[in-house]
Amino acid sequence: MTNNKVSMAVIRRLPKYHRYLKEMLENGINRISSKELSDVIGFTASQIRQDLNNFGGFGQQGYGYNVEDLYNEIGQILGLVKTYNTIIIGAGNLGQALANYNFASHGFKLEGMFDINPKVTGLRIRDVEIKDMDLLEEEIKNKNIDIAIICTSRDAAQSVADDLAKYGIKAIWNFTPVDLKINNHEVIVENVHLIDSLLTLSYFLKEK
Amino acid sequence: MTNNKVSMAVIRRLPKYHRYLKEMLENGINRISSKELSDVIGFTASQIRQDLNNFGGFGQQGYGYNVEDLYNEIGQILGLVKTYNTIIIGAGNLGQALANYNFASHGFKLEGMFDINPKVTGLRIRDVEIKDMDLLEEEIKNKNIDIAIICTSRDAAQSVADDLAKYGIKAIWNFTPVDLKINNHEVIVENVHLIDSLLTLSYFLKEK
DNA sequence: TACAATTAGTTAATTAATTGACAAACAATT
DNA sequence: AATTGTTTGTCAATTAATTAACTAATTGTA
Repeated sequence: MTNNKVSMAVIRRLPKYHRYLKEMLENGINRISSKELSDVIGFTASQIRQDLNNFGGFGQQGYGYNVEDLYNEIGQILGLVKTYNTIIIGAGNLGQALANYNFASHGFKLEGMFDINPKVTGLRIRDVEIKDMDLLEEEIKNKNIDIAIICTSRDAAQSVADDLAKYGIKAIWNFTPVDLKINNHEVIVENVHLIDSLLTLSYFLKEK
Repeated sequence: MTNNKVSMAVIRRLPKYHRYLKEMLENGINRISSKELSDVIGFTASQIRQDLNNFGGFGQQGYGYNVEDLYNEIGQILGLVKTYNTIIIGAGNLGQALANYNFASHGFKLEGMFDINPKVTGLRIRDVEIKDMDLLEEEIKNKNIDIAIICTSRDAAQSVADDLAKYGIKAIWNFTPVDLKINNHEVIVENVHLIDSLLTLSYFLKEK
């Protein structure tokens, strides 16, 4: 099924398929052809078929794809089959905003928040207490944390990431404006650069 | 200088160049070769030279690039030459977090926040009052707003975007989990899908 | 049941993106 | 001043990604 090497371009399109299929499912659409999907999602029908066939033949000639089945298949491919335990490091504005975001509905459970600032430690966000960083190692191990969401200051980020890797975290979702580098290539790092996105927008704004 | 058609792949790398060059500038590095830049930024030297030559010959054989000049050139290309006026629509957790983010330092000035919820209207975030949506049209026109940052609920997003386009906004930075579609192709739309990023991370987590 | 229409999966063709190679320009050194 | 080493800009080669074309399976209909 999952064959050798799927390109990054394909992988980054999968969440979009997942999103659109979920919407269709909610709207009671239970069958879709690559052509119809193309019309709403904006990729060519050919690309959609190519993308999906990286993972298996989920469709049926003359029929198309069953929306629910395809949604579940892609969910499986994306690893949305278990609940992942997450923590947030840095409970400032962004950290708190992300704590309030409903990632839980996608299977990402917030198990803890950490900060060095005594002004926020002890506070609770959605039933999760903000704890001191001293407790980080212990909690990662005890609560079997998979993903750490880094919302610290730029300066603290790399050092926090190094610690997290040492404590055995499996993945890091980084919101600070640095590209975190982890020597241990078992640790997955996903950098979200909001500024990069804004500057891209700015580029096109200038072009007009 | 700016020639015909620069590919999206190149454009999306520009902010990263900008980020790294800024860091070098702060560290007192005033000269860099494509090879050295390659080592820190992770693109090949050849790609760096190709990318930059889409916009002009900023380097010098035998020398490399002057960091400050290149930083400024890329800033110019990205449109970071004027201050853009921005507003945030939807003053929930994410909206408030973004209001506290220092985009201002990059030339994006927050000129207003809007919400329909009377529990938040009237509050002030960093000297910016959260106003009722009724005032949206007037403020966009009076304050010459360039960019609207949408942080509403998913359901409100498209309708808000349609209004914004009608009121003459130039660009939309969208944080809701839908792909906003604006008929007027003069309006630039940049969708930030946090969930897509998280699901990509989840994909790689599962692969291990 | 036969037949026309639909549509996935797959291979081939095309286009786009990246990498490699090299001449020309300049810097640094002796 | 001459020479060696460095490094860009650019063109060519290669690799990757996308699109098109086609076959075979299935649906829907007469």
